[in-house]
Amino acid sequence: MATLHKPSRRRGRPRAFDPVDVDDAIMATFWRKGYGATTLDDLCDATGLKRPSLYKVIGSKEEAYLSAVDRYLTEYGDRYVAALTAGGSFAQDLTAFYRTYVKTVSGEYGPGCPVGCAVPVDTETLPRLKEILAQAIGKLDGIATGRAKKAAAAGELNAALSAPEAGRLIVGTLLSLSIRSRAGEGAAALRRSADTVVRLVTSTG
Amino acid sequence: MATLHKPSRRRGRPRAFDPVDVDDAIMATFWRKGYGATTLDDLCDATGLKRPSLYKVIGSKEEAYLSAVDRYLTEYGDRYVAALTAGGSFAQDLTAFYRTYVKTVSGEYGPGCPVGCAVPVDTETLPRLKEILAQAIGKLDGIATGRAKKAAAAGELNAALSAPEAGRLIVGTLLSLSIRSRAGEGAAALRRSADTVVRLVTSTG
DNA sequence: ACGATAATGTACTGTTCGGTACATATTTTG
DNA sequence: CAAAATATGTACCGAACAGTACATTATCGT
Repeated sequence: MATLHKPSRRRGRPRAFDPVDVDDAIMATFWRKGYGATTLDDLCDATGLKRPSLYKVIGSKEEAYLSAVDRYLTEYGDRYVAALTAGGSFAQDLTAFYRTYVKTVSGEYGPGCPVGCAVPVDTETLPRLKEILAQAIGKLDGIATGRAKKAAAAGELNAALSAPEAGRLIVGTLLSLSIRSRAGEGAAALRRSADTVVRLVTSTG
Repeated sequence: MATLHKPSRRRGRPRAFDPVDVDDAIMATFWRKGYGATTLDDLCDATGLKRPSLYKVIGSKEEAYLSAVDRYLTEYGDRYVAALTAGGSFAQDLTAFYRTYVKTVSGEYGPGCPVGCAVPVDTETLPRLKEILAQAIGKLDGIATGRAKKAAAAGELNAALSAPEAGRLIVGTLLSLSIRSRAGEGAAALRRSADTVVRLVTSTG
């Protein structure tokens, strides 16, 4: 049989950039400035690409933003979910959940997170974002509610709270941390807010 | 003595609009779309003014936005504060606080509120907003903490919470409602989240 | 009524926006 | 090496942007 050519190499001139790095840079730029305030020049500066090359990657500014949001949700959102469902005690999982989030929103891309700070205002410009936002929050509410239900079965949930109430409180607190981060609060202050809610939700006294 | 002329009438051609209505329309427009996505044409459409007349009112787009945020904070923020410090029981005041807020963010100008949804992302474009946001949240934290302290003295605060912890939880919940509103949640859902926190914070069982 | 004053509407400015045409450069295929 | 294929950089496009000049219109003071 004929030689098995690796189809890796494409025909023409090879790319001079790593698409993953480019996607990262795009996400980071939108992360801070949202859709409206980010210009194509911002994206060129952040990626080092010239406009024609950039456009081959992104298609359009709108597609780029939707991709960046999706990338955030799958890359970071899933980490939060993983921490929350890691299988430790309720208090441990919740603490890890918030710790992961605080580290992210206080990190290099922040302050704040796209879903908490940028997407809400961009829903008015890109209506599709409204459903994406609703779905992201709803999904997290559901997962947090599920985790609370499991905790209730284990006697780890504050008896004053139903599982859905706990779920919405847990997620609402997360969202508030994003705004507080944008207001300049440091990781320590955010952790304090989170710890209060963890203590309250897991209080079985 | 000479007749007391009312100095109300100014010299030249009188204005054909009510400045208060114009300020309202400007605030409403920024409220939904934030700074970046709002254009001067949007403001013209909303106010019915042509650009030269509009500019005599606003000075510049940036000044207009900062004024609109300030207007929101004094006009609406003060209402929330008034409800929180109305002098009823802790649970009553908290409930009124959230009811007022939910009515606002679910009302004609919304969904959401400027400080919760628009300002956070605009901080990257207008750095002065960062301090305004920090100050607004800090002030509310302080007032909520003060209210919680008073509640503690009256035996109305959950003993598991310090007053500052309660204050930050109360305000954080408020902020989360703004985002949830933008995600499409109705007033009833928002009230449920609020009621959960009220019950938790005032639980003295 | 007449001049001073102030607001209005039209129509424009230069700039920046998102997006692209086109010529050039670099690779693979034959 | 030549031809096809793909990426790159320059340089541009029409549209939309924030902001304004200027002539016009309406009111006040005298």
